[in-house]
Amino acid sequence: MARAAESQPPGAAGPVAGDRAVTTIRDVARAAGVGVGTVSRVLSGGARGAPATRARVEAAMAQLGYRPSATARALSQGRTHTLEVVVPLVTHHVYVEVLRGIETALADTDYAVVIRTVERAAARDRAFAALGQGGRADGVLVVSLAPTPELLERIAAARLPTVLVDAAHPDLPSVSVDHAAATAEAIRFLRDLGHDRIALVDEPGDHFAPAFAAERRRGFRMALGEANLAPRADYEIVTAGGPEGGVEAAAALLALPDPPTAVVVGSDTQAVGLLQEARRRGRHVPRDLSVVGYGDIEMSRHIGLTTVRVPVRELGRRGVEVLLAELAGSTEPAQIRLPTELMVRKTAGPSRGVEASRRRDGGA
Amino acid sequence: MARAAESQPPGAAGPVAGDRAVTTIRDVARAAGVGVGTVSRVLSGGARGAPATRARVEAAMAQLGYRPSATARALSQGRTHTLEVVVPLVTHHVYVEVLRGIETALADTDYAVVIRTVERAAARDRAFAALGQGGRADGVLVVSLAPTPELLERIAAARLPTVLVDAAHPDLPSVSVDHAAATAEAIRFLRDLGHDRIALVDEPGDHFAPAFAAERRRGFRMALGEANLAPRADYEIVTAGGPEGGVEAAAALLALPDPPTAVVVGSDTQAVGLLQEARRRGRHVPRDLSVVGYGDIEMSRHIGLTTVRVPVRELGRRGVEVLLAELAGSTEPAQIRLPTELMVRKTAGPSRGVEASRRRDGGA
DNA sequence: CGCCAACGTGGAACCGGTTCCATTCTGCTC
DNA sequence: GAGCAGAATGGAACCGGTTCCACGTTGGCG
Repeated sequence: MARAAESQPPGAAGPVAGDRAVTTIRDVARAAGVGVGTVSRVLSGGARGAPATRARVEAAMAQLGYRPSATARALSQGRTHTLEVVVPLVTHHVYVEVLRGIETALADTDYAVVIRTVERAAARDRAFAALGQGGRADGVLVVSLAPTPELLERIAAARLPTVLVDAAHPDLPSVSVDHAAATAEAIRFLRDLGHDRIALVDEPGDHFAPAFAAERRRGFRMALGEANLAPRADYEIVTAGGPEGGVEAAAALLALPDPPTAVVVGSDTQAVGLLQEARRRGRHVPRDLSVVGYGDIEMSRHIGLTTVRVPVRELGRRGVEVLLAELAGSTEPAQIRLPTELMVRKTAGPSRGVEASRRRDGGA
Repeated sequence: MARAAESQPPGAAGPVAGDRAVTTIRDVARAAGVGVGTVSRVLSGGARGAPATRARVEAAMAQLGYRPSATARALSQGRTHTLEVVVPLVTHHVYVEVLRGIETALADTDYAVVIRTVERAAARDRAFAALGQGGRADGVLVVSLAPTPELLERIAAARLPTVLVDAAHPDLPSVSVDHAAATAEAIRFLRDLGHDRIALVDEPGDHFAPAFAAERRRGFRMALGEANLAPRADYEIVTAGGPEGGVEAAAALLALPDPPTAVVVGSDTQAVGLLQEARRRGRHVPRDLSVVGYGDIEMSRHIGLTTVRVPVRELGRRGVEVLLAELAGSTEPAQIRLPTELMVRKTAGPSRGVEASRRRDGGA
């Protein structure tokens, strides 16, 4: 203030004067006639001090339009008050909702979020290399990325508290969902409705997120085994994501000599396409074909799709909780499994075989 | 480093030794037997220097596992290499795609992105107050937020280069879309198909993003005026977003004594619900009712929805370009308008009146 | 009235980089 | 061989906060 005020006409030194230079804590100290330590103490709030001094400092801050530098604070404290979120660069319901969950959980804290996206095909190394790069963040949330050795090594190298979200690994804290169990539940549900020709349609796994489709397939086969149904290669379709993939899958399955009576689909968007193509081919859902989706996107409720609800927002929320706990010094690494829920709506019903036999049996 | 190195046995200073302390530039300098200035020069890459020295420094960095501190660099350079993106906390196609565009544009740079979400109802002040807070970022992208006086004041106070994305204001650089013109184009398209009973269904504006629905309404009325059609209050429906809102709107419009023959809908998700409800009520689309959506989400192509394509990803990409140009010292504030495109698919067709008259005329 | 604890305070040192200036070194010309 | 330009280099000062130590002041108690 002394400097600024001396070198300018007094009138020009208002709070929003056009001077380019940022006002620092030393300017404030000077203006308030105190030491920098005192200003810092006022800033950090908690510490006590003489009310009169405090008031003088606050007045000076307001008058100068002082805004403390987050960078300087980060450097001296050794904490950035920032969390890094690593997420695949794909417009997928899941990632968006997880982000929302993270944001919600962070709304009441003073943490900022830096997003680092990992493109699928390209520049994988660069993306991983930058992970937790030189103290930009205090901790990292890794979302929906398979814990490959490569990634684990990166995490170790970054020496930062890290939580896996929608993925799990014995060495790291995580918040995840059991996709195998969820799929198995869907199969059992269809099995209980009398279906014995059940197919699985899913997206291809890729290098980054291979785990989910594979896990679902594992759950699928496991449940078939429990039900004494033999797995059939032609009942396992891997196809593109989105409605188009669903259309293709429906075409392939319904062209079989003995088409399935029920299908579990690895994503709701695929399920939409599959439903449409099945209807176009004259199949009534659920009379001729039962369909169970995966994910429970907004559209699903609207079109009455029976599907597996994955608590995506919750994944983000809990991920933040675990990470913050770890930052606060919590020792035991939490491994949280969130439950899924089968949303029973209108696209899955009793197998015709069952209805027929029931009818033969005289109803009931 | 002096302290650390001196207080430990020489052997313990391996690359991955368990020492908690980060290795700093001074450690590297000592290990390489050079000064800190030299190490800094090697780091910044561009500057020349003796190849031998450079090699020694690089070896030392590798051997110590040195990772420069982004925070320290930011403090001394006065640039954070970080961009702040302010975005409404809503899962809306638009924001997600804009984010992807931003990420794509930034992939080749060394900029990081910090996301700040603005919740609709709550804590508005806090969200704005934190905008561009004390040098966390070098520049700000404000996405889909109406430039209220409150927001503008915040932007001015932050003294940071700022670009509006999907919004515009004379005082600030922006990358936007002309929603009024886009809507007017849709109306003209329907008008050319012979429709003269055209309705508008849209979402309610709120405090943050009021502009879009209002702009569309303006375009709607303007185009009606050009076509010498009188605006009718019962042909303008404001209802909830999502398919449910579309269902409601369809119910209201189709219950009118003289229902519209064509509807322009402010969002594709609403259009989905509207289509479904119209069909449920026995209307054939497009024979009995033409529907034009807005946004062109993935699902729209699949269901054949005629809709206005908004170049959302492009909005993000160009926003980044403008901001980076400004950071690089570009002077003139760019005001970029991106064109929309009417995607003609299967939900809009000639009005029955026109067809009938054509038939009377003997085809052609 | 004197002593000492507790409090309030100023300011140097520090966080880990960058930058710039002064110094040394190199290699070339005359 | 001396002189000098230019490059390479070392290191102090600095970015803007926090922290901690030392000091001065106050007030309570014996």
